[in-house]
Amino acid sequence: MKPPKRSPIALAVLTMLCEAPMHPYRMQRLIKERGKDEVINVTQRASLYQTIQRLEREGLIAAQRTARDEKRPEHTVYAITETGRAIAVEWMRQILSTPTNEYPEFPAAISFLPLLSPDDVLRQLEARAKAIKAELERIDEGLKQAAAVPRLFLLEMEYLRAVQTTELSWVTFVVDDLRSGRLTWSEAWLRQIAAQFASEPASSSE
Amino acid sequence: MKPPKRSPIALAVLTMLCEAPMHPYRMQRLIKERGKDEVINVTQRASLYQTIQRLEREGLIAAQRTARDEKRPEHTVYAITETGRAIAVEWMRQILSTPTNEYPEFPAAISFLPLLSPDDVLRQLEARAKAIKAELERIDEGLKQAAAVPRLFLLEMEYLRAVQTTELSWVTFVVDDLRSGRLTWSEAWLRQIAAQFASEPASSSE
DNA sequence: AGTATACTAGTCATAAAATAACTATGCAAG
DNA sequence: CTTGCATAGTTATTTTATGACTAGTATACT
Repeated sequence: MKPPKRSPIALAVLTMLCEAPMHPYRMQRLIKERGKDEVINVTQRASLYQTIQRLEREGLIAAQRTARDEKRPEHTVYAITETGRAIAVEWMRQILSTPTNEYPEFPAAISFLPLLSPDDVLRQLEARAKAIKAELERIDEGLKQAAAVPRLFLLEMEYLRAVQTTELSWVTFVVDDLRSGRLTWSEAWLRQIAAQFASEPASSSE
Repeated sequence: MKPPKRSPIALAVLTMLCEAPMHPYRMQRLIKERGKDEVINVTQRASLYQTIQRLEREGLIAAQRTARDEKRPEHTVYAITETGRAIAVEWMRQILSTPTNEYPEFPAAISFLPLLSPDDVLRQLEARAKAIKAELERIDEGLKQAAAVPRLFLLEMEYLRAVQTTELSWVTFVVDDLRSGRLTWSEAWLRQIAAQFASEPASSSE
């Protein structure tokens, strides 16, 4: 019996069912209504249904009944189990306490910058800066709209805002360095570096 | 003919093959040697081999030959194709220019904080702060070791450092608010809020 | 001399997740 | 009368993650 696999959607399902029993589609709508769709991906319903099936197999949730509000499609209501509740708490503690690397695309691309020319990179990063600014405005607009909502329910937005702000300042920093020429490269220079590192015995080790 | 799917590993494979033809295992070691394993997940080799097979199917790379250095296992050397090179450049431009939400675990967990008690959250976040500090020291140590390496090849570390620093300050900020009681909640208070929102018609819409 | 460990290079099987496309009904707008 | 949207869900395909496994070589200990 291996421990059930952790995932954002699985966590969302368990925590919503801790509040009250409900059916999958309802979870999707609740997540959207509460604005949690910024941090939980529910654009594709299939993932949600698949995850729910898995959690049922693993005994963390249980189908309570198959109901039918008049004139609405049939739907299966799920409830959390004791194990499910315990696992949800355990997952929360682990996620909060221990950071894990999730390998997003942007830093990966950063590490392959030499594939493009410096001015090409400059153009792309300028576009990114613009996009992040728009994104930040959207977040601020959302926070303004939700002025009446207790802060507890807006913390993830606060967090996203902080991270986006940092990314923006890092990007504009690099853009400046590219524009001024403080950061640059060329085919010739790259070949030279490659030759250098080929001769040296790759100093960094452990 | 749908366009090939973008992924950090696929991008890594293409860019390495842009430099020179090589075999999968060599890519894995190169990524580690250059410290890119911080942003490209190569701990599990199987993903790398599977991605390479897919890229070959899609015609972005091609098996050049199956070679055998004496006393070493047989290995297949791959080379990039014209399409592959074009796709790599296209991916780079898209990733750099347009931010995409990748739904990491931490913000997801943040949005379900009420599942734990305030002092439980406090303990977990204190642990996280400590872990991030250690992580930052590790990064700084790495950057110090690599003082001779041109900045171009350390940019992703710079970025990670900036993001981690922001996360640390946000976490310590929240820890302070929890400790002082500026941020708190209780079962009773949560029930009250739930009742309030059940009566109101979910004001946030557009 | 024998044993344990690590490195090189890769395979296989399973499970989980992403993604798109599809069913079926009810309701409202035009 | 039909177009579009909301509700509630299913199916199939592809990708990715993960762990376990093979098999030979080199190195280190004991």
